Amino acid sequence: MTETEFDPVAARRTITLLWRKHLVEAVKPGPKARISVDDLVAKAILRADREGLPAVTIRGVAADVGVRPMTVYSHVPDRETLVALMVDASLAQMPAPASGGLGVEAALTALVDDNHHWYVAHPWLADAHTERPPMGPGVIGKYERELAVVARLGLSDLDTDAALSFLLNFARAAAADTVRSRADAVDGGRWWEAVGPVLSEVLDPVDYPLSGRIGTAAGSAMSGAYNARHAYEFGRERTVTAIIALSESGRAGR
Amino acid sequence: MTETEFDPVAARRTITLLWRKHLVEAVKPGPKARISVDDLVAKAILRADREGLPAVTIRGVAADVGVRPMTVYSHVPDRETLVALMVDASLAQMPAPASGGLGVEAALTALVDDNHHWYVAHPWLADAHTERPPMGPGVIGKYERELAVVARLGLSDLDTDAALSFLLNFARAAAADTVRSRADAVDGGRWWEAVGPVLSEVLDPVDYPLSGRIGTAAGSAMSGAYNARHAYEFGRERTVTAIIALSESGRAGR
DNA sequence: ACCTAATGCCGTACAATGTACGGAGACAGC
DNA sequence: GCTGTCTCCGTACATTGTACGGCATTAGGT
Repeated sequence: MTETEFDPVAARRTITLLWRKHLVEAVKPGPKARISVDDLVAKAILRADREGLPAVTIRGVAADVGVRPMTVYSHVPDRETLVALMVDASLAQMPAPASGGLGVEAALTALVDDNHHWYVAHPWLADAHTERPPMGPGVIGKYERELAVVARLGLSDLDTDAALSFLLNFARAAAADTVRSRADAVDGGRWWEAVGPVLSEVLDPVDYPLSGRIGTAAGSAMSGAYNARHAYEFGRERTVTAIIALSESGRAGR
Repeated sequence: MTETEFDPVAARRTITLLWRKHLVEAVKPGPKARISVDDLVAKAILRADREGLPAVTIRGVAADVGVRPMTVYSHVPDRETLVALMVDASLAQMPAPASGGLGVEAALTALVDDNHHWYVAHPWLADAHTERPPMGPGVIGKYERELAVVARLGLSDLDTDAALSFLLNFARAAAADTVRSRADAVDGGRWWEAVGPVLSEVLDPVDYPLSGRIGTAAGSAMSGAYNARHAYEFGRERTVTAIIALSESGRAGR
């Protein structure tokens, strides 16, 4: 994994950009900027929502904002940083966890649902999750709000953090599955039609008895959307009840 | 999401490549090939293991195999298909689930552990998971073997499939977190040193009481590796016990 | 034994992308 | 008014995937 070397100046610039609204900006000479970082981030998010993360190109975003490509670099150091800003801004817009008098179980379920919905609506967020999450107000604010929900269980600090990661990892992965199954559903029938002859010749039911019957492998092309929904609800139930059970056993054991 | 249109011929070619070892290949005229698809896939996997998926370029793999770039296209239609072949080949090499007289719980735990290890050792597999899993012998064989383990619980077909997805999604996401935390640990100290001044000015403990204390947000730069390990074990415990609990309640209720 | 057509290997070329470099003009503070 | 810095941007280059077509090789039909 030959990574590029760590650059403290770049790191600082990124943090400053992430927290730009909380920092007093020095008065600067030079012409007034015709566009702002917020403009760039907003248009880039629109683009990603519509056409996916790979469509977020410097040239594309520049055109959306109404400037020439290289002007983007007057506001943002590189594409990677732009994506970090997009992630932070998107998560900042996420609705706060429902806090109105819900029981702990309902609150956790709502937490998972909210994240699932958000990641389904903005699949590029999952794509961008390869990199370390940007330490901006959006990400940290979301973390804080969600910690408050999980903290109601009274677990140790370490377990509280682990429980939240567990919930979020599930919501994100399930959302990715949902999105994939929807995309596959479009040409699922045609896909099976095209490869069926070859597959059925090679997929001996003796070698693969379960795959054929239980069938995500062979059958997901048709029923994938329903399977994804069921898998999500199944997982959400397991996730939430497991965490609640742990907190109760901890309380009983003490 | 402007996807490219579905091409049945391409789909068929991909499937034929995936199952190449199971299909009788027609005798063809022309010079004997100096390289094989297996060579390409093997070298590409080595490259991905060492330098990550983005380093798997056509030119790079061609150089590794000892041919000129365009020769690659005589064997594989495009990079996307090459990656699909890599995924299937890698998963085919995964050790089969331990079947030797383990209890169900131990077997499920081992299943999660095996997948976690594999995805930590080959992080590019998680990167490649954006696309639909290739329907090759490796993927389907793994699915079949793992279904056999989960099927011991006696859940419905639908729930068995959902339970397996649940286990695998967890293992993969946790592995990605592990890899990320290791990478971050390298320059974690320097990162904090660089951005600390700005962050501490802006991160008011009144606004963010939990993040600071529980602290993956602020503290993961130092303790991320340990946190990731704990989060993995925490999640594995929850995942496995939740599924077992379901199977037992189902048995009791019937 | 020859011809035909398919096949493997590859040189050239092009489009898309990120971004380094440097210039021209605008504007704040001395 | 001078100076230094900032915005906007034209040009240019490296890297990537891959389309196109040429050349040599070889199996199968005659």
